Amino acid sequence: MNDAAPLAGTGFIKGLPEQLRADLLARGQRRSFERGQIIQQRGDLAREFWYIERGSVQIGRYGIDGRLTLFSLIGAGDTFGELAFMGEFPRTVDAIAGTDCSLIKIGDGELQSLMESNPVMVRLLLKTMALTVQEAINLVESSRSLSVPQRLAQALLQLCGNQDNGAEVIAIQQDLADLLGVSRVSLGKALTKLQAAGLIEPGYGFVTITDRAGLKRMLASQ
Amino acid sequence: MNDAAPLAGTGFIKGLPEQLRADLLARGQRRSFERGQIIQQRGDLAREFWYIERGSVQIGRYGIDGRLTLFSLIGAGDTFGELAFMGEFPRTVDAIAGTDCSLIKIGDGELQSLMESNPVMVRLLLKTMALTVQEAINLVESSRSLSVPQRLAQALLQLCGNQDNGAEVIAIQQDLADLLGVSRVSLGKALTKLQAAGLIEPGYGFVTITDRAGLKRMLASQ
DNA sequence: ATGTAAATGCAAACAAGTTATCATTCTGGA
DNA sequence: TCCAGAATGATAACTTGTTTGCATTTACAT
Repeated sequence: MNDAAPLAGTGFIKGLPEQLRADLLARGQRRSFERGQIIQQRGDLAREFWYIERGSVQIGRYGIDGRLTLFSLIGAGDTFGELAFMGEFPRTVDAIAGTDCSLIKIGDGELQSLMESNPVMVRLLLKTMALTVQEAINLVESSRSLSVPQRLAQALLQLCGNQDNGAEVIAIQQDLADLLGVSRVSLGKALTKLQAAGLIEPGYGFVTITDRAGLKRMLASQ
Repeated sequence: MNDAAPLAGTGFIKGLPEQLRADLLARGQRRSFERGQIIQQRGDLAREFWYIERGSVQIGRYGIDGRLTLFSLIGAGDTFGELAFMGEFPRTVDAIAGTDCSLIKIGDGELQSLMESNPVMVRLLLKTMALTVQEAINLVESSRSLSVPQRLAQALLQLCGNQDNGAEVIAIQQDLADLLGVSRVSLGKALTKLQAAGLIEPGYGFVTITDRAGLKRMLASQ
C-alpha cells in the first residue's frame, strides 16, 4: 500500500525543500486552540491554510442530526485547509481541536506567491493532490471491503505514524468510532479483538500499539 | 450540494475553452472497446488519459477475492486516467467498458505541453482535483449517513445527468449494487422502494426516472 | 481524600445487510 | 419460433452492527 497520507492533511508541505518550508512557516501567524474549539466551519469563505505545530485536529462534518463524520485525525507536522484554496470554494469540512493545540495560520496569498515564484511547487501540489484523491479512494474501498477490526488496525497504524511498538495513539473510543463510521459499541468489540490477538492494549483515552507488524498482517491477509 | 462530478472522471476537460478542447481531442487517437473489455488495469505504468466519446466506462477495483468495488460509472464527455499523470504513479484503479464504447486516447505529452504553454491550465487542474477530493469525501459521508434507497436515489440522479423525467439510466442491478457497495438483494429492495414511491420504473438493464424532483426530495429530508 | 464528569464495559433487543438458492422473466440470435 | 444465457424477483437463515440503558472505572479539580 502507499504511505498513508491522512485524507485531509495532504502534507504537501513535507515535500518542500527545508528552506522554503521554514520561510513559509515563518510568514504565518501562531494561534492556540483549546480542546473542542472550532477552528474552521463548513461554509466559511476563508482560504488560508493551517500547519499543526502541536496537538491534534479532527477533520470531519457535523450532520444535520448533530452526528459527526470524521474523515481524519491529524497531528503535528500536518497541514489542512489547502483544499478550499485550490478548489476556490468555501470550506467543505469542519475542523475541531482534538486536544489543546498550537497552529500556524498561513494566508492564501503566501501560497499563491510561492506557487507563482517557484514552478516546482506546481508539480508538488498536483502530485500531493493526486495522492489525496488516491487516499480518498482507498478510504472508500476500505470501508466497503474490510471488517471493523481490520479498519481499526489500519486507522491505528496511520495514527501512530512511524513510531515503534509501545507508541500510544491518543484518542478516545468515541473519536475512533466516528473516524471509522461505526458505533462505540462496535468499536469496543473491535478493540477487544485486537487486544485478544495481542496487537494492542487499550487504555483510558489512548491505545498502546504492542505489535505493529501484527496489525499490518491483519490488512494483508485477505 | 455541488454539481456531482463523478469521482474518477474529474472532467477537467469541460473547463477548457472550446478551442483548446477541440485541439486536444484532435490530437488524440480513437479506439473502440467491447462491453466488458479492460481498458486499464491497476498497476499499469501508462500515463495517457481517455476521453469518452460514446458509451460508458466503469471505474473501480477488483479485490483479491474477485469482488468489484465501483467508484463511478462515467459516460460520454467524461475523462479518466489523468490521475496517474498528475501523481506520477502507476494506475491505481481498473477501468472496464460498461457498454460497447468509443474512446479517445490522449498522450501524457499532450497534456504536459498544454500545461506548460498555458498557465491557466494549472489552476484548472488543481481546481478539478480539489473537486474530486470533495466528491470522494461526499461519497464517504453518504455511505455512512444515508440509507441504501437514499444513496440509490443519489446515484441515479448523478447518472442521468441533467436529463428530464423519462430519462433511462442504462445499468444492470449488479453494477448499481457494486457502485453503492451493497449486495444485489439490497439493491433490489431499494429499487422496489423507490418504485413504490413512484419515483422510478425499473426495467431490464435500465431504470427509468419518472420523478426527478421526488428523488431530490429524498436526499433533502434528513 | 473526595466528588464529579468523562470514558469505558457490558448486555439484550432490534435493524439492516449478506449469502445462498431457486424460480421466473426478458432479450437476442439461431 | 424457440432456445440459451442473462437479468431479475423472492425467500430464508445468518451475520454484523445499532440502539438503549446501566454499571463500572478513571482522571482531575477541589
